[in-house]
Amino acid sequence: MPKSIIRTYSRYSRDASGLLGALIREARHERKLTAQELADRAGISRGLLQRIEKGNLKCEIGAVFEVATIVGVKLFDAGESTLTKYLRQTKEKLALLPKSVRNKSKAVRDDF
Amino acid sequence: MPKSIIRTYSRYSRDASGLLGALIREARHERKLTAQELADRAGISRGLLQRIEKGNLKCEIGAVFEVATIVGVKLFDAGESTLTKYLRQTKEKLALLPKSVRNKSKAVRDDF
DNA sequence: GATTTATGGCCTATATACAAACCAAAAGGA
DNA sequence: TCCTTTTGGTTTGTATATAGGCCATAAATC
Repeated sequence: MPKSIIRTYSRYSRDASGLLGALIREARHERKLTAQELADRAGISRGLLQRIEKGNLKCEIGAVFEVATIVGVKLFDAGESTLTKYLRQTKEKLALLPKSVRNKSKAVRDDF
Repeated sequence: MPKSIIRTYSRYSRDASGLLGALIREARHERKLTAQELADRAGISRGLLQRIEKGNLKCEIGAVFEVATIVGVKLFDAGESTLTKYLRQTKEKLALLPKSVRNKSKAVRDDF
């Protein structure tokens, strides 16, 4: 039972989401698509697209990625081929790493 | 009323989300954080973090971005300073652009 | 080996994101 | 100007994502 999910977001997250929404809106305008048309293509409602373009952080990431893909906003600044390749490499790398993490030293690095 | 929200996602979206989740998991291991610790820091439940690391597309983008920020996975392959700068530039650019889009030609570009 | 911890997978209740339908105002083309 | 279309902001009903448990298994330290 979600007690009251009042979530606080960092400035970076807010900026990132706002930027992504702005990029999507810009790309939609460049492609001469109306909000309704893009929403239909993505299989979402026009209201959800509006919230995405406004950088609302409570939208599901699948809808955001889908819209971004349709209008050509690339995530991670990488093409699909390199993306899938990187994904494979990362999963292979993860397979070799220990599956669980244990705190050897209680000190936690916060220097980032 | 959401009739039955059976959403279909493109391969690119699925790969992107899977990659992001894998990167988050990798970064969490590098920082020697347990899933519970990272979830606490992000203010989310451990179950949600598991779904994020698995690349589940139905998670809210705010939680994903927050976790990524905490473990140091940069979105858009850009630092915070350049990101905010780009965001400002984009919004300024949008302010100059027409606010609505109208189909001058019914033809829609699909070549991407 | 034993012990401790991390992880993954359930389950239930509830907050909420979503779709769909509105309406008003703004913007673009006539 | 008028007319059309797009956009923004509601409201409402409902599907569902989430938190918070629990438990079994895996993994790490002893």
